[in-house]
Amino acid sequence: MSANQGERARRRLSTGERREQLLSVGARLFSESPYDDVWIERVADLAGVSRGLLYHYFPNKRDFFAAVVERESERMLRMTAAEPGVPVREQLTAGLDTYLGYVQAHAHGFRAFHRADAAGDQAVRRVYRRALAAQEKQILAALAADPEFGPVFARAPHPRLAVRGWLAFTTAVCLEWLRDGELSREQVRDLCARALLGAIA
Amino acid sequence: MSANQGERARRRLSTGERREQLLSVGARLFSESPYDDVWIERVADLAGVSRGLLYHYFPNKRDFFAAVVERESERMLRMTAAEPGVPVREQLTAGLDTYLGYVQAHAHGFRAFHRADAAGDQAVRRVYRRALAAQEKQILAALAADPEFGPVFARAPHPRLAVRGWLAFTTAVCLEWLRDGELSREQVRDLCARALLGAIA
DNA sequence: ACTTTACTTGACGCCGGTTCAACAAGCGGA
DNA sequence: TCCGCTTGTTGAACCGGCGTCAAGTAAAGT
Repeated sequence: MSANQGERARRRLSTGERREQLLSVGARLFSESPYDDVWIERVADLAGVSRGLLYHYFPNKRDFFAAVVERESERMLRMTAAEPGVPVREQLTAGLDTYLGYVQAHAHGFRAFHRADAAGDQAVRRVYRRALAAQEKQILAALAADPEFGPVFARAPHPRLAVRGWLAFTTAVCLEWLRDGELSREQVRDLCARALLGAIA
Repeated sequence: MSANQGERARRRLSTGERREQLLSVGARLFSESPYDDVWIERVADLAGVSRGLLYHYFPNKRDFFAAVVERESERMLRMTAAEPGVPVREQLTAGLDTYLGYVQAHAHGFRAFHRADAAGDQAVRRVYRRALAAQEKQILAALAADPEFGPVFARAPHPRLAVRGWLAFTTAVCLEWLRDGELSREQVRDLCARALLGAIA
């Protein structure tokens, strides 16, 4: 009766592999449906595994979701690390290209990650906010270090807020971009780049 | 034992009043906690009412949440209706002032409303997206009708996306603004205004 | 007083999250 | 080859909030 991977024989995986597999399935499901439309049973089923095993790896559903979010935030930060020293105007284009590459390559994880914003409890939100803060910090540092934008930026009344807003802008645009792939990556990139330059001008 | 309004004598309200009160309590709770940390029992308790009565007014928890979101979206659209004919630069400042006034006056509802973005099921999201689309349309129309921005705007490759992104920007900034009231309304207003002008430039 | 109807009560089924004791697959040693 | 240990894994029972319902109570209108 179960739709578990077409009844393929159950393999016994190492802890690391199994954990990774469960998180991967979770990312897919959480990207498609809101938090409480995702049944723990279905996660286990798609992984070809029993419900109980999921609770062996994760204490409860909340923490499972938090782990999915955390894994994705780590991947994102790893794939989009900034390269210091390059002028912002160039770094921005290159950085956005990298970022959009990540978004396309890991659309499931990206969507699941941003579901934590409004759907998560305290613990999940903490993970989410930490990742956003890291991105924020990275961008703020790059802007402050730039010869062109550094001085302008120092005078701004609330640079952190501007960057936070811009991250929301970029996220919203990317989610829409994934939804209907009408736009090219370059268009999205340029739109986001202009938005940042505008917000801090 | 129950914390219902300090045991005050139970009043008998008209259907309209009671419905309004329940939605108001719902907005407060949904603004503080994620969807499934809000117990229907607690909503009823805070309203000084039995659980059964809530199910008399709303078919289930999902629809109750949807009603909270819808009520808030109506309020928002009503309070921020655009006045046509005024140049965008002035209309933007005035409109943002109105909007920020709404956000401050109805912080609970505002937060609860935006929880629908990632926490809602299909029905809730439909309500949410409809409200966003209405705002979007309003802004697009104002921009297109403006002598200064109309022509620039007509040439933009994806004006809808820019506006959607800007709405996300504004929302994020407002949520942060509510969280720690460090900034003045004018600062928030000007930041958002600059962001829009930048995004469509 | 009589009617209307907002509202209460309490018991019940359902269903998904959560727990836990037992099972079995791999592996090393004899 | 058998044994025994470790540990990935299972299945079923339990818990608790959602949602239902029928019968009753009391506050407002007339």
